[in-house]
This record gives sequence, C-alpha cells and structure tokens, in this order.
Amino acid sequence: MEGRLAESGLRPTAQRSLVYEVLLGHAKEHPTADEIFIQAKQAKPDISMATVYNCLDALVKHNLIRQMHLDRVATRYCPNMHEHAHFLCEVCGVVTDLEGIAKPRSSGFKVPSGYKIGQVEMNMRGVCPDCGGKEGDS
Amino acid sequence: MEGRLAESGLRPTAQRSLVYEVLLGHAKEHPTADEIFIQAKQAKPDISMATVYNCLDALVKHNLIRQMHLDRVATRYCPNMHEHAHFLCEVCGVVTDLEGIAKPRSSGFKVPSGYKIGQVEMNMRGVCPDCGGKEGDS
DNA sequence: ATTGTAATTTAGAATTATTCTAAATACTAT
DNA sequence: ATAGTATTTAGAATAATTCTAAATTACAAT
Repeated sequence: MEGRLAESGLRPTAQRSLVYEVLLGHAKEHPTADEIFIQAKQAKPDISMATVYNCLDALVKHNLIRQMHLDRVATRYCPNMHEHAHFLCEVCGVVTDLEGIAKPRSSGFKVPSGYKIGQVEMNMRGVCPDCGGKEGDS
Repeated sequence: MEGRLAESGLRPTAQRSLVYEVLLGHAKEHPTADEIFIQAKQAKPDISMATVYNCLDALVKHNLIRQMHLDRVATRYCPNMHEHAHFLCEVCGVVTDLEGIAKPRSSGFKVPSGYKIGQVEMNMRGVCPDCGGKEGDS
C-alpha cells in the first residue's frame, strides 16, 4: 500500500494509506466518501471527514483511484484502474465493473483530431441478471 | 415544444414548456438546474427552483432530455437525445457533444449476457483543440 | 537528536445542490 | 360549476462537499 503511494509521488501518511486500503478492500461496493469514512473510523477513530476528502482527492490526482459520477447523489470511488465501464442496476442499485472498455477513437466515437483525451468514463444503467434483466438492444 | 411534451405523455404546462425551451436554446452550454432557473426566471419571474427541478425530472423521465454527471458539482442537462458522448475540456471547462457513440456490446465492452442495458453515458476529459490539445493515445 | 519549513490533518463552520412539505393553484372530466 | 388530481410554489430541511484557521506531522538540513 504505502509502496504504491510513494511510487506515485504521494507522501504515504497513515491516513492516506488507510483510506486507500479501505477502498481496496471494498472495491466491489464502489463506496462513497461517507462510507469510506465510516470504515476508516473503525481503524482510526480520530480520522476526520475532511481528511477522507483530502486523501481521496490526492489519490485521484495521482491516478491510484477514480471518481465515479453515476447520479445526483454522492460521488463514488473505484480503485480499479484498468479500463472498464460501470453498470448500475436500477433495481438493486449494485454497481458492477465491466472490463474491456475500448478506446474511444477505435470504437465508433467521432472524436475530431485535436482533442487530447485523458480519462474516459463509461456508465450504463439497466437491469442486472439477478434482477431479471434480459439482453437489451446493445 | 408543447407538441413534443404532449407526444411524450407529459402535460404541457407553461413551466415545463419554458424549461424545455430554455434548455433547447442553451444546448451547447449543457446548463445546470440553477442556470436554467436563471434563464427561465427572465421569461417567467415567478417560477420557482423546485419547479425547475420538477420539470427537469419529468423531462428526463419521459426521455426528452438527459442528465449528465460529469463531476462533483451540479448535474448538467442535455436535450440532445441522439447517441453521443461528452467531452469536458479540463482547461476551459467547455463541454462538447461528440456524435457517434457506439452500442456498448458492439464496441469492445464485455457485457455478459443477461444484462439489460438502458441508458449509456460516456464522458471524456482532456484538452480541446482551442486549448492546445494534441491527439492522445486513443 | 534538533530545528525549521512545508505538507497534512483536524473540527467545525460555511456553502451548495437537491429534496421535502404543505398550502395554493390550475387542469380535467364530470 | 364541482370534485378530484396534478402541478406549482416558497421556504425549510437535508446531504454532499468545501473552506478555514489552528494544530500536528513528516522530512530535510543541520
């Protein structure tokens, strides 16, 4: 953990390591800052919400985690830095990682030359198999 | 305007028509609820913020407009219902529509069968040509 | 080891976006 | 016209995030 923090040029403080560790341990849940705070507080009861935000922002800036903006409620965080899309089941609310996102230009997007693409975020909504989804028109 | 509202099964009230019209007239800006409110207030000074939210939610529900969740700040709205992606320039902050989004399953996403896909949102960040972006690794 | 300096953390206040509530208004169908 | 339903309204309430200024910590240089 601290290793990766240091590699990325971040000072590996106790709080940062903890926030990163919590997120890695709850990757499937794609937790919000608040949920991460609750978990982190169990290990380090004196950690503050502002610190959780600071740490998350620092981790995002150093490309160790990503933000997900799925809807009008709280931002979610994801430590999976492989290219992937997110699928939100509108019935159960679970977010699933779908690996294999293609690069925009090679997959049907008309990106005029001159645009320098950094981060790409791909979100789908629908119904997951557990909730009775059938194959859609994709 | 009212025509499209009625077609979609929404009662075309003055407020809904106005909110829709404002958004159509500012599609390029991808405005927030607040910005739409300010515009709408010029035409109808007694419209309230709650109504703007109500109307926007109704329009979204009836597939006349889409929400965009680009970052941690306010939700943006987009009346362009063609398949397209959004590009946010991290320098000037302008959001551009990029037409031609491909269907997820046919463009490199591993969507296991059983997932029923509804709305898809694709957002890219980077630097636009005006701000000196060069072609990226896409 | 000690000290200086800058980065980080902290609590709590402040801000902002959004939702809620209950009353008033406007439509629709009788 | 009247009843019933949907919509709008103002303002309060909530929730997420940011700000602030003081305290603490980490790191580098002595």
